[in-house]
Parts: sequence; structure tokens; C-alpha cells
Amino acid sequence: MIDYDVLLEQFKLIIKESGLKYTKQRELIVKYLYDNHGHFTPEEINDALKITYPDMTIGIATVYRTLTLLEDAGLVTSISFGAQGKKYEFGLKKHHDHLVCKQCGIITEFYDEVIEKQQHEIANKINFKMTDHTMKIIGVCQSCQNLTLTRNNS
Amino acid sequence: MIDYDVLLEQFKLIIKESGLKYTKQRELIVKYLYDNHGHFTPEEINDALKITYPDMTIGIATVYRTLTLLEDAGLVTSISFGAQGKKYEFGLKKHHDHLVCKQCGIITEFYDEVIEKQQHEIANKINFKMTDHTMKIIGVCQSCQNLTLTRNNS
DNA sequence: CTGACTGCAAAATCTTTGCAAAGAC
DNA sequence: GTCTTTGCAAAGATTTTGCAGTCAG
Repeated sequence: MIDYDVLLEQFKLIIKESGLKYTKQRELIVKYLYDNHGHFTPEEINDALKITYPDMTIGIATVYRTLTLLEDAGLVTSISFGAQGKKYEFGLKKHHDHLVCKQCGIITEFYDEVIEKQQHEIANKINFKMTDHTMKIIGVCQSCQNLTLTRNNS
Repeated sequence: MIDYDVLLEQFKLIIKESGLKYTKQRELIVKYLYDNHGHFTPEEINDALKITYPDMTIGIATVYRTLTLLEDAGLVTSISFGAQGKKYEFGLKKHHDHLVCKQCGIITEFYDEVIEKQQHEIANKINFKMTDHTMKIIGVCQSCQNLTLTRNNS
């Protein structure tokens, strides 16, 4: 995993090159996603920052604006959940896809060489210029399956 | 592709078994998705029905409620687009995945045996009980690529 | 008849925008 | 200083809900 200091430098560089400003709020959001690997809604990020930095006021609008900015810059990526918003995660990890448990909502990441390769082939076959892809496997994770069993046996 | 009459029977059966009622509105929405293969937002469906059946009033709420019902019944499936809602499509086709052009928004469907198989293997490996999956390849379709070329050359 | 369904409008979510004040460079 | 960013609140956009009337079975 990339070092936080290196990440910060990269972030500052992107900021500078775009003629934008480097602010505390932006850093905190990047830092939060870096430190807490996982998938968060804008609101979760906002709430967490409010708790961690009670003396700072960060508006939810800023979180949205920053996440959009960070996504454009490639520092974070998002994953959609139906109509009910997006979740964001730190984006400079190796590309991966997601398994989503529809019972507890937990998201597990995976990477599979065969799938990656096949996707390129599919896109190439029809002259589609692939820039990105997402894959979600939806189902029930092992611990939720166990829970169900337990409940049935009791 | 399944016959419309057969589909209707199946739909009526599902309705009856759930103790629900068979209404004109529900039929029209099923019919619309059957006749117009493609991917539609609830609003698009609502607008289209308003035009096709000017003498019927179908509330947007009914479209939402019906789509949820139909999705639960497996007659339609949905594909999410970030925070900006879902699109629905007729769901009794053979399973397939999507290529989404980020310029014109056109959705192309594909089915790939290798990917399907690999997904099962990934889920099995970690004891994840897969019930569904979605895969989106995002990029630029051939005609949008051509447009860009044309624009650059002119 | 009874209970489900509908349309409407209001409410609830989630996200974006306008604006004056504050902050980065 | 200049121009961007921020927080707030208001506005938008999308989806859901409450309710009285309507309709299917």
C-alpha cells in the first residue's frame, strides 16, 4: 500500500496542477479514506469527521464536493447501491471487484486475473474502448449463512 | 424470447399467488418493458405510458411501486447508476451483463460463459452464497469514438 | 363486500447550488 | 489582494408514504 506521505504529495500536486487550493477539509477526507479502508457513504464520512475533529465544522456539502473532486482525480472510487447513494473507498489500491452481502451489507474485495482478462477481450471484440469496469457479486456471506442456520436450529 | 401471452399468464399467476390484484396499470408497465427492450428509468416509463395511453392516468408512485413488485417477482431487473437512480429492463431474458458508454449512455448487453463460470468459482472459494451478480464495463462505444475522431479532424 | 391498488400531494432522502464569509497562495 | 473554498441553508432531484376514493376478486 502506498505511503500516506507519498499520497499527500501526490494529492497536493494534483491540487496545484488544477489551480485548486489545498485545505484542511480536503486533507481530512483523504486521510479518513486512507486510514479506514472500507466503503463509506458521504454521510458516514461526514459524521466520522465530526466525531474525530469536534472542533472543526465540515459541511456535508464539502464532503460531497471533495469526494467528486477526489474521484475525478482518481484518488477515490465509488460503488453504487441502487437509488440509495454511493459508497466511496480509497482508490489507489490495486484494482479489485466486490462481493456484497445482501443481509449484513458487508463488502468483500477480490481480484481475479481471469475475469480481468476476459473483460478486455469482450470490450475489444466490439471495439468498445473500456476505461473502467465494476463487478458486484451479490449474495449471502458465510457468517450470515451461519446465522441463518443457527436461527433455524434453535 | 418468451411469448407475451405466456408472460402474462406467469405474471397473473405470481399476482394471484401473492394475494395481489391484477390491474391495468401493472399490465401496461409489464407490457411496456416487454415491448421496448431497453433500459428505462421509472420516469421514462411513466412519460412513455402517458403518451401511449393519454386517457389513462398513471401516477409515478404506481410506476415505482409496480417496478419494485416486478423486481421482487423476478420479471424485471434493475441496473444502478450512482446516485442518479436506477434503470429497469425486462428480466426474463437470459442473464447478461452490460457495457455502458459514458458519452452517449447507450447500454449494450453481452453474455460471456467464461465470466459466468469464473464468478461461481470465486464465490465458492470463500463460501459466499451467490444469488446474483452484475458487471458493468464502462467506456466509450464505437460510434462515440468515431464522433470524437471526426470532430478532431474537422 | 373486503381488502388491495391508485393518484395525488406531502414527506423523506440524497445531492447540489447560491451566497457571504473565510482561507489559501 | 485575488480567487477558491467553506458552511449554511435553500433548492433540486428522486423515491417513498399517507390517505381517501376506486377497483378487482
